[in-house]
Parts: sequence; C-alpha cells; structure tokens
Amino acid sequence: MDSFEVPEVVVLRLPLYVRALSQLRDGGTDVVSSQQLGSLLQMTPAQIRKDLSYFGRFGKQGRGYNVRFLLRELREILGLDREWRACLIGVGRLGHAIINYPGFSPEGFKIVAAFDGDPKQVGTQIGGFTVRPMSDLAETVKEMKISIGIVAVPASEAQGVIENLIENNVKGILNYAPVAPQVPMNTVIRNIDPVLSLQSMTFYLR
Amino acid sequence: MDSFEVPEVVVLRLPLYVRALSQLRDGGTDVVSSQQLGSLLQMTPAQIRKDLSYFGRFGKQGRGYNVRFLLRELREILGLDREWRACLIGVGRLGHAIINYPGFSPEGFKIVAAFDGDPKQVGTQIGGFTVRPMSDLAETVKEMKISIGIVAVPASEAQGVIENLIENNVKGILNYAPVAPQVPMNTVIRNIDPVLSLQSMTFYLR
DNA sequence: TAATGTGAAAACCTTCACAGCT
DNA sequence: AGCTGTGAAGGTTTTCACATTA
Repeated sequence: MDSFEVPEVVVLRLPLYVRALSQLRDGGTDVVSSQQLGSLLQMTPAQIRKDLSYFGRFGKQGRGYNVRFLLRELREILGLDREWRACLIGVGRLGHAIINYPGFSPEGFKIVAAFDGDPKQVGTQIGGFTVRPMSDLAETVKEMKISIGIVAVPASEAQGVIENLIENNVKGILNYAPVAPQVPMNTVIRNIDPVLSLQSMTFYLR
Repeated sequence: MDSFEVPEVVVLRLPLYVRALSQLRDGGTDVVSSQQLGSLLQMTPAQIRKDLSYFGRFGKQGRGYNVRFLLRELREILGLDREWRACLIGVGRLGHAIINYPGFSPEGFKIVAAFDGDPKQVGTQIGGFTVRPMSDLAETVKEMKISIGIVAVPASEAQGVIENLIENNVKGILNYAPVAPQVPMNTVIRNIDPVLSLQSMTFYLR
C-alpha cells in the first residue's frame, strides 16, 4: 500500500501500462478494469492490481480505473510529467537513426546535443545539430542540463564514453553498444541490443 | 542437472555469456572462472554456475571453464550453430536502419528479403534488395526458408503484420513497433522499444 | 589450493481468494 | 452485481555453503 521499496520488475512494467492507457484514452475509453487491461497486455488482472497497489489506490471498486486519472498518476510516478534532456554520443549510422527517430520527443525525451570522438565528424550537421567534440561534453552537459546519455559508439569505445558521461554527472545511460558496461550503483543503465533478443529467441525456435 | 524445464530468465542470460566469452576468446583468454565472468557481467558467480548447471557440467573444479569449449556449447544450446534467415517488414526510416545494421550477420542472422505494405515503396531498392509487396509474403517465406520476421511498421499496422507472419508459419518475431502484440503461445516475440527503457529509467532519476 | 556443481535456505514475485466498497 | 485492494499461499529465482574433484 505504500511506496517504501518497489520491486524493479514492477517499475519495468509501469511504462507498459502508460502506453496501453494512452491508447485507450486515444480510443475514447474512459474507464478500464484490471481484467480488460490484462487481456490487452497479456497479463493477469491480479498482477496489474498488485503492481498499482504499490503506489496508491487508483481504482473504484465495482467500476475500475479512470483511464485519464490513472495515466496522469503513473506518468507522475515515473517522472514523465516533465521534459528529459539527452545527448547522443556517436553519430555513425546508428546515431543517425536514433537522432531521426520520431518516437522520443512526443514522450518528452529531447535530444539536445550530439557528440563524436572522431575529429572528422565534429562540426558536421546531423538532425539539426552541429556535432561537438568530446572535449565539450562537460560544459554542454552543465549548460544544457542534460541528464541522459544515449550511447551509439562502437563496442570498443562504449565503456570509456560511459565513464566520461558518469564523471559529468549523467546518471541515466541508454546504451546501444553490444557490451555489458560496468557502472556504479547510482547510475541507471538500459541496454538495447537486438542481437541478444534474437539469440534468446532461437533457443525456443530450434 | 538435466534440461527438462529451463527457466526463461536463464535462457535470457545465456546470450550475455556468449557475448562475454566471445570477447574473452578474442582477447586471448583460454580459461575463465565463474568469479571472473561474474565481475565482467556484474553478476554473482553462483548465479552463473547455477545457470550453466541446467545444461551440463562444463567446468573443471579448481580451474574454471575453457572459454572456447563453453562458448561452443552455449552456442549450440541456443541454436546459434546455424544460420537464421529473417525478413524485414517495413522499409521506412527505421527499416533502413535495421537493414543496414552491421551487427546481425556476423552473429548468423541474415536478412534475406524486405517487404512493405505501401505500393509506393514496392519495387524500390534497399540494402541490396528489391522491396516486395505483402502479397508475396507467403511465397517468399516458404521459398527462402525464413523463420524470423523483423517488424518495423507503424504501431497501427503492427498487429496485422504480425498475424500475417504467424499465419505463414514465421514463429519468431522481433518487433520494433511500440505496441504489445497479442501472439499465440507457440510464437516467440521480442520487443525493442527504447522509449519503454527510458520511461522506466526516469523512475530512478527523478 | 582453487574452483565447480548442487541441495537447501532465503529472497523475491505472482496468484489466489475474499472482505469491502460503489 | 461488479471490481478493487490486499493479506496469505504458492511458485520461482537467487544465494548460500559445502562436498567434491582436478
């Protein structure tokens, strides 16, 4: 019933609820039960109710959850009721795709600067930004209040770049490099690696 | 000790071991202990030993694991000792990035065909392929022995495309669309959504 | 000595089932 | 009548700790 220590698995599921609720709202649904939400997300209603109960009592017995209300609450719990500023490190093919990905900014994640370690890339234009040298990282992070670093450099450079970000007080890392970076406990890292996803998939396809 | 029913969490970690072992091998390491592997991956040695014990006894007491041997065994367990053929659905910006991503084929995942539902895209060239119409899906999947579908279409079309793939006997889906698709139990789906990753990250950054 | 493999214990997470509210 | 919120039960996953083996 209170929010003392929330299991990490629960936090990982909240964005799923946010997305489903947004879709329900856009579709004109005002109220939803844990049952309906569960069939939408292929989860048990009990799990959804239990997850939500870590943060408060959002539903009405006999009725269900008000979609807009629950959505607003969950967005606030996750800290999505404000804009998050990110920088991109690495402007190769992958970096280009990331900076042009239209899915971030509607959700409040704004990429506001791009860096590259390669002097040949520095000064070039990408997605409306001029690529900066790594030596500008400290100053830019501070000036632009950047709190998230998106890492799209080759595997061999990822650990160094991530350490650089952390030294500059960037505590959230979205890592696209195919490595398992070592980070201190107060840093939050999320890895995106489609190859790992495929490699665990094939176990079941064999 | 035997491989009757392996927990899914364990299967999800095996690719991590494969990647770390590949890097160790490339760095010239012949033998590794669960301790060393653990510190590389930020996991406990006990977890690594327990995970491996579901599949066999790969180590030597007092010594550790032979890197090449364990790597070969794990790759076989995951079904990575053969080539997997995939098709891409959706050749927009994201589709382009996926088809040009150089990380798949060194790991044995080959994209062999590209499709799009938009008649304007059909017939155009992308990554060395001619974009095919969705009406060719059945035939192409059979002819080219495609077992994995990579979905990079807009959210609104993802569910339909995935159903289409499943009807054509594609049992592995790598989904980049920001939706939670409904799939039958014998289908293996993996979702790639950086926005969800960011949205759970911010909970800890607030 | 050094590190594996593994039962048993502990921690963690999910599901049940029902009291209680609308 | 219908659905939430939640203790308790049940299941799963991780960690411990040690016998065993090279």
